[in-house]
Amino acid sequence: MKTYSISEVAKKLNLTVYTLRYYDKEGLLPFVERNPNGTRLFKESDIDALKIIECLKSTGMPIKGIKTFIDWCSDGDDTLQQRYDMFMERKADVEAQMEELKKTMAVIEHKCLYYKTALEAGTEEIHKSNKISMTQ
Amino acid sequence: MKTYSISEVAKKLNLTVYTLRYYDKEGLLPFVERNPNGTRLFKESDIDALKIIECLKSTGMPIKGIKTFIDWCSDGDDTLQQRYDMFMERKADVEAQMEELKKTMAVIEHKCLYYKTALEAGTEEIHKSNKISMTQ
DNA sequence: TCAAATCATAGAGCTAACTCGAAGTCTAGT
DNA sequence: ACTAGACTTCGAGTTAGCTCTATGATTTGA
Repeated sequence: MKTYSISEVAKKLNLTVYTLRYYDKEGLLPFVERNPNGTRLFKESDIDALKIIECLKSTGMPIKGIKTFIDWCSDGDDTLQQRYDMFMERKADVEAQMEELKKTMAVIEHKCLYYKTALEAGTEEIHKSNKISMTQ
Repeated sequence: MKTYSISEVAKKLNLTVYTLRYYDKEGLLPFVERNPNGTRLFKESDIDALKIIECLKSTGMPIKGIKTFIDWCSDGDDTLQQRYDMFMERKADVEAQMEELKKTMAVIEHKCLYYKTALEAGTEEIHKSNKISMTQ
């Protein structure tokens, strides 16, 4: 079965070898096997697992929370409910983040317009008729 | 003109007084005035500025980047172009974040379904017929 | 055979963004 | 007059997530 070295995996996933070793140290990669002299041999499925780890990370989940999930995976079917609940919670969290980003975007776009107008007028004064500077 | 104490502002914006003092220390609040004995007096417009700061923060902008913007604001019309460019960049960044979140969401939803099915079957084996464990 | 590359571990160092403790000032109420 | 509470500064401490250095083993190509 084909395996990959730590630097190959790092390149594939756009991470550093330091980060991968750090993940391992934190208990995120208990499934990665070693050859007799200790070198890590990443299987295709390990890379898939790392993609899930990256996905969870991108939801803002801390390393410790991801470790809990990895531990549940090792524990087998007894933890299916916990894992389901965890993903449902992630889903709700990401939905909330999307809502937040939309609000942020509305403010940013307003500012883009504000500065476009100011830039065309050559001065911010154009907005200061009855309101205040940075707040528009 | 009505002003607010640091703890009132903290409450209003759901920040701590520590955070507000930290922002000030980092140069994010040069516009906040003081009374003769040194106590900060926040104006309504200062609170609006803080909202913009929070908005920039929620785009993932670091404190130092926000400080640069605040400095530009103090510099006046000469920096309108920079400020416009900065908000356009923030806009592009937030758009990219939204795309990323969508991809993340797709994976998370897939996992929700995966675990829903496994849970109903009472075992993860249901998914292992021709594929591998955590990767589905 | 030897130098370069890649792997390993342990543990130190770094950065961002807070978070807090110490010590002191000021104001308001009893 | 005195205590409580809110304000100040300075600087130390905390946490997360890397990031790197030192040291050593192993492999690989000239």
